[in-house]
Amino acid sequence: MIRSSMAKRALILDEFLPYRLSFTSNLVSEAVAGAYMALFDLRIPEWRVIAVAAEHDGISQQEIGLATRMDKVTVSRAAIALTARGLLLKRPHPGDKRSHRLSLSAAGRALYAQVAPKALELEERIFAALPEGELDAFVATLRKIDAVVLRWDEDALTAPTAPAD
Amino acid sequence: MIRSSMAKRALILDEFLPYRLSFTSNLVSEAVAGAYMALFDLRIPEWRVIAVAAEHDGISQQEIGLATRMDKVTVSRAAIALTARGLLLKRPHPGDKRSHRLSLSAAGRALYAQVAPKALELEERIFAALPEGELDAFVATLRKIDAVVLRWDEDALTAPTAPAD
DNA sequence: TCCAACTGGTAACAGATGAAACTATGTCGC
DNA sequence: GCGACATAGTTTCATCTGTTACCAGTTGGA
Repeated sequence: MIRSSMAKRALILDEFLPYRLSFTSNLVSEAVAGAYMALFDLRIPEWRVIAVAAEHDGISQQEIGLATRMDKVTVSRAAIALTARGLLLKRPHPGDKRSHRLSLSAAGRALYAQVAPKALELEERIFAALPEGELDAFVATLRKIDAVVLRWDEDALTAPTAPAD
Repeated sequence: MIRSSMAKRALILDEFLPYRLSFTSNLVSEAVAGAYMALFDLRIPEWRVIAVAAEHDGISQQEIGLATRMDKVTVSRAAIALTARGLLLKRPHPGDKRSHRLSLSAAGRALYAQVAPKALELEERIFAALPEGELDAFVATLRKIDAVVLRWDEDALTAPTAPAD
């Protein structure tokens, strides 16, 4: 099960995959977050809530949390900030008074109409250097990794490997 | 310059690359950080400092920061915590009294001897599902992305794209 | 040699984030 | 219907991370 080139490999941080992944993700996140903030005064969680609300009108906060894997607290704060800015509407959920149905206000839709193309442009600029096939393969790999790690969330992660000492 | 399949693509958060990258990175980081903490009581920055100190004996904190792109404050805190635990030694830097040369203590080396294989095992478990070639391609892509974004750090990121309004 | 600008490292502060506690509501079994 | 338990969302609190301010030490020029 251990592939030959990987067996007994020395640990070098620079070649350690979780590290490389975190490294790149941080770089990209900082760039993107900075742009959103500078251009639209939106934090990442707020931007995500807007995007999801635009895609699924009337979605609940819990559903946003599930979809984006953001903590419900994070979603709550983003939703509060956005409604305070008049970008998001919280309407009562028919049949459940604890919940609301979120949708973009006219101002929210207007903002989204500006943000979305800018986001795609940003993405394009970052990944334009990569041939298309490489990009697709990259995303496919990301999703495979997701699947592996998500499957662990049920198991205890550390249990099967007793501390070596 | 805009590749055909990407042009005019609608923005769907779930398919937005910076989002996917952040998503996967967070999953992996949480898994790895949880394991380090549970097994060795090490935070990610501490683990990185140990790894780099093991690779480059006598390295300075600034050099660690450069190598890992961690903030010098983060490195400082990790180094303080590790020396307090007797895992790391700060020895005077000959010729510069502000700086120190960091190296693992005997206890630090002993810990590292446990952590490193465990880290590789963890990596192996996460990425074992991927064929080897895919893995190599994945890392290569990560590094290309790094190069693109790092090149931006000199430029103003938002300047060339006037807000669309 | 002395002063100004700079650098390595630390401390103090501020913003972001997640866990846990809490409120209000909903659901289930009796 | 009512009491125990679950759930949506908010608030509170502890923690982590980065920006800024700071101190000790260094460098370079007048």
